[in-house]
Amino acid sequence: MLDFLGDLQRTHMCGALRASDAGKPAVLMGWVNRRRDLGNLIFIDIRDRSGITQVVCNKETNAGLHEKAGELRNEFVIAVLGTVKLRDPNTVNKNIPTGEIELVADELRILNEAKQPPFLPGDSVLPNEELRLQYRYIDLRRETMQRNIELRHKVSIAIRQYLASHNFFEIETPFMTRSTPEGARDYLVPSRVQQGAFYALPQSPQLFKQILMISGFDRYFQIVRCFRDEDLRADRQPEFTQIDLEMSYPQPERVWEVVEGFLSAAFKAAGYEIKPPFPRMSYDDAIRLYGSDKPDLRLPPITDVRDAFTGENLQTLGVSESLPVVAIRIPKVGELSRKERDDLKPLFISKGSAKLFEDFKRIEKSFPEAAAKVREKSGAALDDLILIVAGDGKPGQHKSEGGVKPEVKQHDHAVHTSAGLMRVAMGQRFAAKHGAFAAGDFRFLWVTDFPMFEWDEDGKRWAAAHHPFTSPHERDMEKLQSHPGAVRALAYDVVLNGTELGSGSIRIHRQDIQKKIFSALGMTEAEARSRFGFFLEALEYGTPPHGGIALGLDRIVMILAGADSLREVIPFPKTARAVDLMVDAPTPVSEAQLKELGIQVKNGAK
RNA sequence: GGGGACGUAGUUCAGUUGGUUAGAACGCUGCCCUGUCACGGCAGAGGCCGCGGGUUCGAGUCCCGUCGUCCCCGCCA
Repeated sequence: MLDFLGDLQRTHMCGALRASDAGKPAVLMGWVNRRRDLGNLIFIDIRDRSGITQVVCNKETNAGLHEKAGELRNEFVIAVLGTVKLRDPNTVNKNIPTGEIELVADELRILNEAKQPPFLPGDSVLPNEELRLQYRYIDLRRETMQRNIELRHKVSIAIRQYLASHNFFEIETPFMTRSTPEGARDYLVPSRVQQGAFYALPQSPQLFKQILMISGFDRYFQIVRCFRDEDLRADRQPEFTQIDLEMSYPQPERVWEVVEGFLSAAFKAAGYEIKPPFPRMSYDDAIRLYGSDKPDLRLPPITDVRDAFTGENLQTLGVSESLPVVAIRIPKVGELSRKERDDLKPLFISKGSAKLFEDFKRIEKSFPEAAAKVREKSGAALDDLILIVAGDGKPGQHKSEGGVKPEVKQHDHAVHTSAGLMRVAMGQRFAAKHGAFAAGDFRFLWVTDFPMFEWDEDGKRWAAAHHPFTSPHERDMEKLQSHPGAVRALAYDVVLNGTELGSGSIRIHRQDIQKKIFSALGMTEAEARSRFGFFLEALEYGTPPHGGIALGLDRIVMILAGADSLREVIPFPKTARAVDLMVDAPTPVSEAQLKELGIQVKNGAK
């Protein structure tokens, strides 16, 4: 028999009562987290988002209540009216904040019952993720998820407050907008009123925020959902939240100061202190030293050890003499068994023709002098793990590794980026040993001076590395035609512990330069007009210099929560196939709906 | 699009060289229990071994396919 809530009001949250409340009456409402039935004495742990309080029902003092308590099952929703009582010293529970007291129940109302859930929020072992996502509402009751979502809230509030207090206006931009292909695939929304035409969901509010600068709002921000129809990863969801901002008249440093400011505020809200300014590193150095454009500074850099080897050494090893030879060093890993070394091989992902030597001992045996130099150059201690990555020695193999055109191939990306991936994989593999991945160790970094263009091997053309509205360096303007690959962009990424948090740039505000970029990208004026005409026209009406950045809120919270997937900090995420298992989306729609939209589906859904 | 891992009671897992009746823990149901807090004790229910095909006298176990989840590459201006 269920009870009504009636006029009953909650007096405290379930995690609120303390010893100082002893003697007071209290009304708690929440879920039955656990029931311990000792016969004539029943304990109920009542739970809400704030915590747990123990409720006592004694048959001797209140038989009717005791009988009702016997009917309770896990996840029933109840209200308990009672008196806060100090526990006997020997029955205090030191594991919970409310452990010094308990609520002696006078009245119990069962507000709702619950079917036996597929798993209990209080369980210590997690069910598999498929089940968690299908029953997300139960999964979200778990303490960890409650904390993650609370953390997300605190972080986003802190950022909003910081930006608002620094004269940024929060301004909304449309979700139903125009498809401007290039870049990620768009999610499309069919128009009923204009059959055959589609809106696109924004991959970012890029052009709108630039137009807001043209419109004179000076400083804009938005914590905004963005959509990209691309394959998922642990750190990539098809819809995700960005902290998007744009400002007028900035140098890159002005944007960085703002970001450092709101990140400090966000981390403070999460209980961490970080110290701006963040270090800065050019893209070239990032590739050279870390084999990545998002270096994880918690591990030592890779070292070019080409000079340690003679040409003969390299020939014997079957590696190229003209490509770099680099050493990866992971501290304190110690001696590896044969099997452990063999297990490393599959972790190596070769970009282009890079080759891994996971057995440094063998190199030490064959070439003791070279090996000694490698140790010296890389600063390796005896218990450090050393792996060597070099380019394959087969002739004619390394013309344009990784799709990088020869003229920008200053760093022989294949070897460096392969080594960079392996370095990170090793860091994760041996995290327990090297101890460099401690919680609360936050290494921020600005990566700057990205190349303006990347060679697109498939399209046989230059493509914008960032986006086509990014301003080139002022000093590189004249290379736009002659050496596109050598043009640096006024673009920057903010990186934390090997994760790209955000990406931004100073934009092009002059129409003449914008035209040159489109032409360098091989786009005719007509093409540019048809895609971005509205924007190019806006540029002509007095556009101030401007620039900005966008940071992934989900990723920030993920790192702060110590989670290894965005799904842990997004309440209702999608699976790797972009499915929402709880609501079961996407689904086919009715013939009638399709007809109204003037759409025919070729391969009818299952 | 490609590579890899996983799929067995409600849940988390075990299941030997293919062998007769598929186990454990937690959860669930019933009974007992007045200081538990991962309460305890006794009894019990609960299985399309993801799905389809094949090999075999015999398949949870071997093979092929398929579906689902996860990780990675490609992709993600």
